[in-house]
Amino acid sequence: MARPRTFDEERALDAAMRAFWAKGYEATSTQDLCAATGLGRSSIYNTFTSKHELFRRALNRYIDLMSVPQAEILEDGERPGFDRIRALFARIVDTEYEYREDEERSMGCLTVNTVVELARHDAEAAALIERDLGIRLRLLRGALDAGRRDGTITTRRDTEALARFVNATIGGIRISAQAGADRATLESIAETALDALRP
Amino acid sequence: MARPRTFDEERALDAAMRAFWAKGYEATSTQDLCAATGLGRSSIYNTFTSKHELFRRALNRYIDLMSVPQAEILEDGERPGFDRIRALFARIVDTEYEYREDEERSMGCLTVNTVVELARHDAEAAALIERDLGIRLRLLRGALDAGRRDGTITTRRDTEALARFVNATIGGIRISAQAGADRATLESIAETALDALRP
DNA sequence: CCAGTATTGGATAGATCAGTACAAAATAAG
DNA sequence: CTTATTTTGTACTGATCTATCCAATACTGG
Repeated sequence: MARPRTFDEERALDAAMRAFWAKGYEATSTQDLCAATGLGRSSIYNTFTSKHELFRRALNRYIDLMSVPQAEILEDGERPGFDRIRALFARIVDTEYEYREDEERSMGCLTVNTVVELARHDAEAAALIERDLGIRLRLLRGALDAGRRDGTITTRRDTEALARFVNATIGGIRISAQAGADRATLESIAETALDALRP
Repeated sequence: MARPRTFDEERALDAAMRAFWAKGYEATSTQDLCAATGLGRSSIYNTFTSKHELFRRALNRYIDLMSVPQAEILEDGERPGFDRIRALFARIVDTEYEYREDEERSMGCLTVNTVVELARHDAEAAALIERDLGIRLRLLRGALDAGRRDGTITTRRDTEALARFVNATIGGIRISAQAGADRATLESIAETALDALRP
């Protein structure tokens, strides 16, 4: 047919995702994206149409990348409900250290970063995130319901409220990490939050 | 001596603060700042030196503006420690509705927004925020210690961990608000978090 | 009223931004 | 080897970015 590509689209998307994640949407120029992916302008625009569209795909990829292992934890029928939430918190803390570009501060969470930087002005990004939030809340409710049934979660509050609380706590952990908190601090925040599930 | 200014520097700073708060640092152009403040370029550069310096002052002002009433709540000797934390949460939720530019989403918190957008790449902003965090944690510890003494806070966890937890919860509430959560949801997150203080 | 000084508006500079145009290069099919 | 087709590198466009320059303006102290 014709000349084939010399690069891997997924690898390029990964690199772009990291760039947006580390610097934010506005502060990442198309030139930065060329440098990060190793592609030329033509190749980027040829395959991803525009900066905005590339960001949309990068955010989508990030959400997929994160939600799969999180769903696994929350739907793990082997574990009591409480332990699933605890394991989820541990996973969140881990990711703050798994992906890093500098020693001092984590890159946070691309979803949280996007909520802050774009969601108010970019309906498409807001919709993606809202959809992800819905899925996460459903998974959380599932694990919390399981915990209530198996007796590991004893609070009287309804699981909807608990799910919102756990989700907010995750956001709080990520912001704390980005503000420079160390690992022990993040773990202690998670442990304290867990107290609310069994008062 | 010479020609006096026709505008009020504090009012201009307030307007700039709101602009940065609503749109973020990168997305707010100097032209936006002219429009928001009603000043011409010359006046802005003459009084504030540069966009970056104007932002620094706006952030400082924001921190002052927010921390005064929060400190009042946390240091209110009339109230039990637990009630101070609850009142603080209520105050946080209120501010998410006090300042708004659109019906659907709150503008969040300029400090949180700055942590996300700038702290990793702007040492000066990071330092301002770190200083504010230190003060807030100290105030939180004070209220939590009071709560322990007066018997309203019964958890065994040390107040340092509790302060970090409360601070993270505030961040979580703000992110949730920015992600579109309604008032009842924010209040429920706060109520649930309070359970961790008296398990 | 005058001299001195700071503010102001408008024009401009130079860099960088996202995105495009186009021709050279590379490959697969015939 | 030719032809059709896609990728790729380079140069470029027009807009917008932060910041500066400068002359006109307006006010104060003497």
